[in-house]
Amino acid sequence: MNRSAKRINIKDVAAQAGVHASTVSRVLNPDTVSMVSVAVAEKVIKIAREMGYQPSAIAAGLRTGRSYTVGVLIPDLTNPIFPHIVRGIERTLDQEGYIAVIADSDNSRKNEHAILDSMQARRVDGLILATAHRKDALVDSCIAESIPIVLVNRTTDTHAATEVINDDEWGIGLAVEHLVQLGHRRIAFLGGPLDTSTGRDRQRAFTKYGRADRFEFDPELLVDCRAFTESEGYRGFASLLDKGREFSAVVAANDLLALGGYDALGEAGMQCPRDISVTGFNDMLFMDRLRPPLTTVHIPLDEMGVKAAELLLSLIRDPAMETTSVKLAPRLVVRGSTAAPKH
Amino acid sequence: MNRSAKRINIKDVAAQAGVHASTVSRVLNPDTVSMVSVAVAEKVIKIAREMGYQPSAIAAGLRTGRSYTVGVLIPDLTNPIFPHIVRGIERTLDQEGYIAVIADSDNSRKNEHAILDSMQARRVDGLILATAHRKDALVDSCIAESIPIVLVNRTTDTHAATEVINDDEWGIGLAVEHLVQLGHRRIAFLGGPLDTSTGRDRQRAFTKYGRADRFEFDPELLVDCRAFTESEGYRGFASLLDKGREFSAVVAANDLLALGGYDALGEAGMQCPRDISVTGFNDMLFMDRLRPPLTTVHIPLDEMGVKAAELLLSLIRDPAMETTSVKLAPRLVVRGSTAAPKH
DNA sequence: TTGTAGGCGTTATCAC
DNA sequence: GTGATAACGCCTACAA
Repeated sequence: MNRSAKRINIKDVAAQAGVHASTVSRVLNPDTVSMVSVAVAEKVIKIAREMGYQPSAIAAGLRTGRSYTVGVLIPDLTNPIFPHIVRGIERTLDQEGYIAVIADSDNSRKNEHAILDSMQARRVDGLILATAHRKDALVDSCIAESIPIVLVNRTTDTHAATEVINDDEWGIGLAVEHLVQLGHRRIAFLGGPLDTSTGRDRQRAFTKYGRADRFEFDPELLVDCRAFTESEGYRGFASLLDKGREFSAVVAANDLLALGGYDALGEAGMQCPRDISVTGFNDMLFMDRLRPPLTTVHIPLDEMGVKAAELLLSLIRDPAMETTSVKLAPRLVVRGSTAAPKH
Repeated sequence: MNRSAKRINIKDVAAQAGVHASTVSRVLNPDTVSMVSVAVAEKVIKIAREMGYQPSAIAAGLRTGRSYTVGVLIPDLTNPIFPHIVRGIERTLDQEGYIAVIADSDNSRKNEHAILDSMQARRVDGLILATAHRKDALVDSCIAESIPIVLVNRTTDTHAATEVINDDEWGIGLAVEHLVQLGHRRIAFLGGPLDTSTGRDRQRAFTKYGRADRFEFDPELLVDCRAFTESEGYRGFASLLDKGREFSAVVAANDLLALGGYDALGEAGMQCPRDISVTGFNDMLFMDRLRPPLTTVHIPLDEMGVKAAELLLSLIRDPAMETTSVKLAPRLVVRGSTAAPKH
């Protein structure tokens, strides 16, 4: 193909086919092709193909006000739970002719706002946010401007937006019950940041089961970590050990915290699960290959992405749609990090 | 904000500021703001901000022919090497006002073509491809149509496109030398698919060091896997054991193959590194937490993304730019999967 | 320094 | 069933 070859547009095709541009437009649009005679339609399609015509989504977008593009905001793509969500989203969007603009905010609120601006400039038809905090200005402003959004994985206290989240209460229940059945009575909790729904809900669920006497509840055995990271898990677990209170198991609010716990445990000369049992949450990639393999709560991440994309498409098509909340059921995966307590 | 609020456009701002739209346009464009008097510029900026004006990148794109959008094609986002590359890409693009449309082809050539069409329809300014095969029709067609592209991680036999890849020969050399220094003489190679540059180059490098007598080279100890997956690694390693030839170490062409090797090894009742030493390639997340922790070749993935994005931006700005090849240096990370041979 | 006018490639609304 | 026309929102010669 010639370097200087001008890009073929709808008029070129129309001229070649001996029809008007609007006819070509009608032929190429599934909704309007029925207005055109079959003979003309076939001819136009043939010629368009021959000429290698590629409609400009930009021009169409300018005219129609729809970009068939969706923004996806991720706090940290290198956290292995997100790629699965993203895949589910993309597969679903793709089937409907939409494309995803993915942006990684690197856990920075400032970045989030810049990214939102950038996406709005590109006139995305809607947004999927995996970055929600319990109070979230970004979510609020999207709602205020009635931009179609769906929250995924985390949500806000207001539940004002359509959301697809995990059933955290159920998930923590699975972990707790598993430990209780093994015979654990003194169970600690390595919690996540309380400004996220996941951090708060998981802690709340744990407390609830404790207060319901599923085990010997001791508030001193609750530790909050400032972030869902290995280093915070390490710090949190170490501070737990420092307290000198007795416990035989730890429920971590996510896998990364559990990994940090592994480190602190090893450093203290203890072994998992011989001395302490540990459960995680999320079932990230390779959690089955650790030493010991991590017993954890598996979340249907791909499905989460699929559902979020489906809901967003509905919302785009019908902005008046009621905001809905989808809660997905996790399941427990028992591996080598949990065992009966020593005595 | 009112639900029915019309989106503010450049004319609205101009009217409010008592100037013409073209003046507003000039003010908001860094390249032309100097043409406008400071007083007017300040006023326009103030009013634009007050009115919440957000320029339409779509309209600007239609006019200028540039979308400030770049497509990124990834074979499988859930492979943990890619998120790091993507992050590097995004951070770099973002600084220049570009945004990335990420698409996961799910390792399917057919998907790749559909995605390319979709991206071309959106008039992306360029493309970063992590999906290259040694012969790659997609790459060829991009070059034929002079779409700016940069290949990342893998390349084609033709080297016809600008590329940012790892120095695989060097990396394999690091692994081999490490094993040789430990005293290994009979070393096997668990290779990747030969239709990718990484698969081929790593195998070639291994063979080269063998033929140069760095160790006792035995062609029977070369196994090709059909994909860079754990299951293929398992299959490959098992077939190696079936041959019954003696060897004390295995160099795997990537970490996933090595993991599959771990499985086959365990199943055969052998231990790593006691019976067989294993090295990986890539240094994926959590490779330090396996049993045993994997000795592997670390690749600067983030830097790879950064470089790729930088080159693409140069290419977009100067399409006549010479195609260049950047090779990044990996480093060896010694962990617990390698040790001196038994006797 | 600022305004005017035309057009980027579509599609929606007319008219025929 | 098809064609003509205007408009989406912006940028950029060119004119003043």
